[in-house]
Amino acid sequence: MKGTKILLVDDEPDVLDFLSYNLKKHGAIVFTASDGKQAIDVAKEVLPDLIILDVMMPVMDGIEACKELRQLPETKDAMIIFLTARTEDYSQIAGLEAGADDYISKPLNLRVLITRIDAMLRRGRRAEVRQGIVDVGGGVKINNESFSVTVNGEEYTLPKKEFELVTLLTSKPGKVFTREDILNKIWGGDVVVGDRTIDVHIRKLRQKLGDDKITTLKGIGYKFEF
Amino acid sequence: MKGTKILLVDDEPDVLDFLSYNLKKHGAIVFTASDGKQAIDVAKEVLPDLIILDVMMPVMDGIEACKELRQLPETKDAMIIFLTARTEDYSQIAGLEAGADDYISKPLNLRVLITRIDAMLRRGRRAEVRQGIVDVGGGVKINNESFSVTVNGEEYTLPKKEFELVTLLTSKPGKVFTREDILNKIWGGDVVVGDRTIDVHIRKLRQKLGDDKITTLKGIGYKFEF
DNA sequence: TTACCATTTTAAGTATTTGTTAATTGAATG
DNA sequence: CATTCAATTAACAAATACTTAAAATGGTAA
Repeated sequence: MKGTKILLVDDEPDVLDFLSYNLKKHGAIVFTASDGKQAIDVAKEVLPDLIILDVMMPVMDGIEACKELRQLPETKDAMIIFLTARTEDYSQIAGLEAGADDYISKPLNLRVLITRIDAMLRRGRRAEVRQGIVDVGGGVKINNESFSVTVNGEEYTLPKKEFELVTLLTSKPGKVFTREDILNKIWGGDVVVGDRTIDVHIRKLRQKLGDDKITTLKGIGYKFEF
Repeated sequence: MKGTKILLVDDEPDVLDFLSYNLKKHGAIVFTASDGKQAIDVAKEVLPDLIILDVMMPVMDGIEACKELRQLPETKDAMIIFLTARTEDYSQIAGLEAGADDYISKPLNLRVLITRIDAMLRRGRRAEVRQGIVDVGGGVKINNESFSVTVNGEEYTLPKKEFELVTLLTSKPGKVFTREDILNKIWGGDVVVGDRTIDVHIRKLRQKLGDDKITTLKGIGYKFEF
């Protein structure tokens, strides 16, 4: 972490100060910005190795900024970490789609943050990202480029919602996602759809993945397992 | 291309005039020089976005000039395109090694040149250099010099947009390009065109390539496959 | 210039796929 | 064994893409 240039972007001065202080203590060279537009300007100037972006910001939010940063030749190779409030879970997906390399949820745990940054710098960019073909185990592979899953050699191209669902469930094998989780992350907090909708999509997935891959926890939710 | 500063470097006044006239017509601000030494002087002065360099020139040839331009802080970020005679193939390799971003062979095809410049300015440096005839699989060959595709022996000369689209889609067979991707890469982030425009171009391509080559993923985008 | 032609974009109606709901059946839990 | 929740199916609704034609656009030649 010594000598690494880090650009911090957040609209809350407290967060900025806190992180700035601590990252400097670990040897980083820290720059700051308080919204997306500023971030881009600063980034073009200092060419940071790593950019830590808050998702919720005025003027230009983190997602937009990230997309733009990925376009610019000066900054497209920088690593980008998103800061997301735990409630706005959906943004994780949007964030990764926008080209982020990792995301960390608030409230911030400093040790976790430092560890993640270290790991990232060590392993190089995109170590954590699910990009291209990801083997999620159980003979199931997910291909983010072609929006398809491969189960024991059989490839299925999935419709959007099904793909989002399988991506979510396999993002943490073994973890149980409640129906509420699923609604929040895939449909977004404000869209209202009936509970049966989830069942139906689960069913369609099971038809393709096989009945044994997704298990139901009655009254709780679903999990992907193998 | 509007407002882009382009520095043309060639020892033949005819070529200079011809290009100068046409690039200006497309909204570029054009500067000229007739050898490498001059080119460097002018470049330091005007800080061009793009430099078009003839390889064969008196006093200082294009390769030398390019190397030098890449050293200078004022010009190292400019994009550089080489003009090479078709026979002097070696220069392509030498040129790219010297730090050029693309090369175009003489005799010049204006449409090709303009398109390559547009693409380069849009996508930023290091547009993939796909030169000559590329076999992208599935019985489809793409010819970058003549803007044509060959499908099972049948050759079609494509209009610009169609050509750009097929080039994009075939640049990664199997990968899905979202509509947003396509708009960004082909039209550029700021141009606003309706979604149907993409459909129509896709359709025209399908009429030529065959219906099975490009597949639609509803709600997501398109991919080239075979 | 002016008229013409090729290309690109928009528009409108149709077709298809995907997503959702509702009604019923089935399974698990206490 | 009754109650609750999930699974299933098919029918319906909504979203999205396809097709065709016609209107802009822009370049080229008389």
